[in-house]
Amino acid sequence: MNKYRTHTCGELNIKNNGKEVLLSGWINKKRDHGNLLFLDLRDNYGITQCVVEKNNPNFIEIEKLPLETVIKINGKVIKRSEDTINREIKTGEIEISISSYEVLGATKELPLPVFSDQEYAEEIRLKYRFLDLRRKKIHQNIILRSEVISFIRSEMQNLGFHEFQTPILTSSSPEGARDFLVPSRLNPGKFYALPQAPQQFKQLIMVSGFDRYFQIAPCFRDEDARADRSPGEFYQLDLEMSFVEQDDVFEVVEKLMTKLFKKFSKNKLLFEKFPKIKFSDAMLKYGTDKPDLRNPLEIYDVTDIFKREDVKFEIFKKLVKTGSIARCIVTKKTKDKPRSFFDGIDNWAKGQGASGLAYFTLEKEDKLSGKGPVGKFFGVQALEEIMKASSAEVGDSIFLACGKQNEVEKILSQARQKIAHDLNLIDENTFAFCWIVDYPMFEKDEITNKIKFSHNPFSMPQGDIKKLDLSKPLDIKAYQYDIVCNGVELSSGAIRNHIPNLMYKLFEVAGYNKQTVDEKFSGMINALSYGAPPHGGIAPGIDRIVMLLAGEKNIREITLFPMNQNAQDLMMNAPSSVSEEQLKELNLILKKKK
RNA sequence: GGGGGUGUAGCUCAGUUGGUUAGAGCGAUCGCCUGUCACGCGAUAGGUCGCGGGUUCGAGUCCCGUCACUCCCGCCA
Repeated sequence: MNKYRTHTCGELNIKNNGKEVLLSGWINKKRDHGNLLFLDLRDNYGITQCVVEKNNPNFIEIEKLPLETVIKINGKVIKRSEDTINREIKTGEIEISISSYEVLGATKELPLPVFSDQEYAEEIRLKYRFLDLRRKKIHQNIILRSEVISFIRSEMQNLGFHEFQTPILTSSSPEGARDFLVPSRLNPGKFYALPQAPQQFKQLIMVSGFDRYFQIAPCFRDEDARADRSPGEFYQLDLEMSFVEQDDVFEVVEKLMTKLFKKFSKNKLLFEKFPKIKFSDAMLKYGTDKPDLRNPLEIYDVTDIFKREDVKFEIFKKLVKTGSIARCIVTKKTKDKPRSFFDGIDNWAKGQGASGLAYFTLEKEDKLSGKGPVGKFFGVQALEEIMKASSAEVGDSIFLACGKQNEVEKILSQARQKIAHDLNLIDENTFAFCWIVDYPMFEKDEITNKIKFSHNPFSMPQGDIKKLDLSKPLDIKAYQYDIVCNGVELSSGAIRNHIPNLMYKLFEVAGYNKQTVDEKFSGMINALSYGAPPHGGIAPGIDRIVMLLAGEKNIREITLFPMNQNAQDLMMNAPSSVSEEQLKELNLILKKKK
């Protein structure tokens, strides 16, 4: 028999009535009546109420045990009377009458209470993460994460994928995020980099003939944190497949995601077959390449309206003349909304750093008119044109933004979410997946004006690769795609370019000569020269998937031991200083702080 | 690198126009209480008001600087 327990704290019920049992766990809560003491014992599996009476020789001692002490109790399962049953917990029909106890782990005074649903400052939660993790909600989030990962592993295996590990110490790559560097002792002055993703390795696995690979892969990027982005490290479901086209990758991922989200969430899936939206359409209709499709609002281009004679909105007209664009969001049947609703959105936009959102409502008494601050600037025919361009009807309202394309896209994409939220248009109990496809291969760097890869330099360009017109690089589309759910970008993926000559050409457009490519991507480019299969893949972010399933908005709520915003582990004291000895061994000298 | 928010007891927070000895709940300690499940009641301890400077007869409160945490922008192929 186990020395510590015969049962867990979550399993005893009426069927065990009268049984002598051993339970071990934490003291979750005490209710002391002086001559009668209730004690809730908690472990990973649940809570069991234990009871001691004054006549027990241990009564005074048990009464004094602080919360969160780990104890073992010996006692008898007793059926509770009908009026004292607790329906909230699994073990609520019984309680344990304690006959003896033993302290297994004493506790100091707690820096934060475990028994509480209150919110606590991150700093204290992260420093005492082991206490924080005992709390119900986060404890369950972490278990959910574990189960999600197990499920993914078994499903991927069912789909014919093999899991492989790839190196953690690898080489620095010139594109992309900042690398974490690790100095090499055996090669003084040289550094390893932690992988930003196993991108090159997974392609090498395909060249090695393994056909279908996946990995729950740790990825390291030295970039600043956000609520939905851990500093430093995160996990991807990295996968790659040989002899496939874009749709083959989509099929695998859709199968996996629908099964996963149905299993771990009660929320409905809005689409079983995920819609495919062209990047350019997404930017026009939603102002972003990660649209929340639960949101019914769309954006319409109305630039041409401001070239009309019967439009007197001079600020916009002037901007349009100098190359700005004008776009709008239409809200249905909002003519009776109070002024505060409209001004609230205008003020919110100003708070976002935009020049605000102009608005008016379409009304018709004798004739069509625009009601609201800028409504008077539009003639009847202009209003009709706006209605045509934006599918608006009488009673709807128009929110307008004008400026440079990327500024308008940005503010309207945010406004789209803000307005939908204010009007309560988003069903929180659904998941809306979609694919964003047809990304451009290159884009212009706004500061340097140089052509650069817009996403992954290893992506395959679309069209006939023999007739590819490299003189117009901005027109080239790639077999590059994103999967998005509820406005959260889960992943990017691509069909890869497995043809070395084509890759050299594309890199040249982005300003890398052959020699640089050979040097920086030697492993890859060399491998592709020895018979590489066409291949492609994707890498959905595990953390964000679990966030969506857990309904959390902060990635730390689904991460066991996260770092804070400054990439410090407050519990382990990382990063930390190292000894002179260690530095010497690594051939490193630290610059003195000024 | 930039912008916003927060910082008062172990924890969560209140603290008015600058004005006596800075408060509450939870937790801790002590006492009372035999059916609670956020048990109840009473008492006690617990404070460099993030830190530094300034204005003032007087600063938790106003001003300047600084630090920490957090959210956002930049960044994240």
